[in-house]
Amino acid sequence: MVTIYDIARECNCSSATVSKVFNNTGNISAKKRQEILEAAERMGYVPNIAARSLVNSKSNMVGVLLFVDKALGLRHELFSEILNAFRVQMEARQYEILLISEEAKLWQGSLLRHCNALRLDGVFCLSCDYDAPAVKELAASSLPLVGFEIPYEGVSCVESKNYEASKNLTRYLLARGHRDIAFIAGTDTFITRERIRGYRDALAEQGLPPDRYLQRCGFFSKDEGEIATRLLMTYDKGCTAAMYPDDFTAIAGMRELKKYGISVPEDLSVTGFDGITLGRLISPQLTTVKQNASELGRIAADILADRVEGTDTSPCSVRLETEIFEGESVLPGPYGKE
Amino acid sequence: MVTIYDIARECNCSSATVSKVFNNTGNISAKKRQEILEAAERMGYVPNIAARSLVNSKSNMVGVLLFVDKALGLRHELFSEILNAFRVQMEARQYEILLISEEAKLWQGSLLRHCNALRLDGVFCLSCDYDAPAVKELAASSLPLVGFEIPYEGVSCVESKNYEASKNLTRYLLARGHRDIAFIAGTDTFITRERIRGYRDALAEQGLPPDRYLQRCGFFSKDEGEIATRLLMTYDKGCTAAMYPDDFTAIAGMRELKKYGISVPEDLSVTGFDGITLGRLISPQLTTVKQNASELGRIAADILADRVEGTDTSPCSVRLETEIFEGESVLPGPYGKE
DNA sequence: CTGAAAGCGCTAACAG
DNA sequence: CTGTTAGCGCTTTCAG
Repeated sequence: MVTIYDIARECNCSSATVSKVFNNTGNISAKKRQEILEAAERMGYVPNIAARSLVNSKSNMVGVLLFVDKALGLRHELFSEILNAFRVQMEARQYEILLISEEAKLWQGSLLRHCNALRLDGVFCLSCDYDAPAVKELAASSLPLVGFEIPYEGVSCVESKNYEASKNLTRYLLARGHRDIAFIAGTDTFITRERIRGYRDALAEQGLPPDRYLQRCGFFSKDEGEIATRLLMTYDKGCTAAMYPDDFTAIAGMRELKKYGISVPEDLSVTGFDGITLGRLISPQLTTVKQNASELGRIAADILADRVEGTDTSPCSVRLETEIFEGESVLPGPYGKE
Repeated sequence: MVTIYDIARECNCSSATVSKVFNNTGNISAKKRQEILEAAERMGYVPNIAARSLVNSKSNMVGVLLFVDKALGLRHELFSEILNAFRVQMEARQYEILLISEEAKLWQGSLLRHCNALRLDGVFCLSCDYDAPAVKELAASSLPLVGFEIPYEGVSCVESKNYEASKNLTRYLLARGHRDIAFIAGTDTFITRERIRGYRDALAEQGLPPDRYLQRCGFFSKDEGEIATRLLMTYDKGCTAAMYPDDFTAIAGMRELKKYGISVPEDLSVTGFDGITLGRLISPQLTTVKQNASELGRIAADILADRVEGTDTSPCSVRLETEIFEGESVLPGPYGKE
């Protein structure tokens, strides 16, 4: 591998001069500059990033935390889209992206130490268990960090307006003549609680009792979607609409409903959450709340980069608007338009 | 950040001794060793990976190449599963994973230079355009490399047995009484050609003419799946089964078919390829070829790590068995069982 | 068993 | 405008 010393020798100058050329720092005569650039090109010079980060104590790398055992990981399109947008923006900002996970115990099993050993400039917590001590330790450190739906105080966060989204979706169903709306909530997290609040508030607006049918269901799981559906079929016969916690469980739910002879949307209206491509491929198309995944990723990148570069240092929380994607899985309910 | 010098001072020894302890190299007395370890823990020492890779000229990082503009990227579950398995195994082998893409032009716009600047130990080409000069350059270099479905001579490759898979799937349909089988092929790549070959050979086995209905269709795209379906509806009325190039297009196709009043599988049997979770969530469940994504990823990781470590240096090609997932989208055809 | 010293490739004062 | 020098943190002979 050719180094700046090789180039210096070739150009009869010092390594400092060469370094300055590549860093656009100091004053170098146009001629020398040209000569060095040409020599570098000719000799196939490539800088050694490790050496650079050693002296700068800055790696120009950020980590993306993706826990493996949460079976989803990247499998769910919401996360892969966010990641993609994040990395596009990070690349534009000249950062490399390193995948890190719970398993990444490079040093003494601690995630934070792992990040420190790599001298990561920052971390994006995309999909992880916010109750895990390892993540809490990371967030409590001085490492710049931004999280998707991260519920810690004083930590930068990007997320959708879950309360509003849930409220709007409930209103949407109410406005279409549904009153007996089953709410199948996700696992008990901050955002789930927000969504339940939105659901309740929308019902309250119409003077309806708070929880017509409320039930838990794990996120992103075929099995969970099926079980929740079976419970719904067993314990409640009167609902005309069911809101699922995400598109995955909603789609699985629709299939399960068919087994009970219930057809969607004729016998039961169904809604999802997230707005993955798949919901639009199937028939009936899934009516759902579309999260702005690409903006979530892009903004997370900007927040993180700003923080790393010291441009903006105060923790911020960005909550993005969602929109309802009107598919074909909702039909007017029995109470007509109000 | 505390360094080995800090520890050395604390323990009244030299940095060399400390280094040896952490590298399990040289002979250090158990007592000294213990003392150093304790001091390190107490002082919160973390090694500086950059310094280490500077001296070792080895980064212990591998890149995963994922082109962005191929809209799919990670969106398709096949890729995210492979990536996940790859990274689990790589982590077990003590490598970090860096995401790289076409856009990653850290140095002079060349992917190879980018990798060299980062001193990557190897690269896994997971989803990229094998006709792109940047990728060819990478493969032609001395950088250890393994590719998923990579069609270059002398480059390590992991892939499914596409020829056999396609042949078996065609046989499966033939055995169930179908003869007029439409083959909707993917974009013109090596594996598409393999699959066409498999399709033809299976037909030939039964003395049937080679291409009953053969047509192109882009991979992984809702639009492409719909267009292909419309063409099928327009130009061919006699097929009783249609094989799509992947699950995405197959699912989109089923939806489009419904618009034509064709119901699956009663009026037309449909098959996909890949075996993503979504195919099992919908109704009818998609009959498809399941690729062993997790093995593909794991093996790619082992091949790459072996090559990096010099354990195994000859290029190899691993072709994995697939299996047919029997969903509900295929019904017996008009020619009865043979 | 331990330490001194050189060097990995680069940057950043500071002189000239 | 250019060069000298020191040092980033670590590994690795080679002596002792």
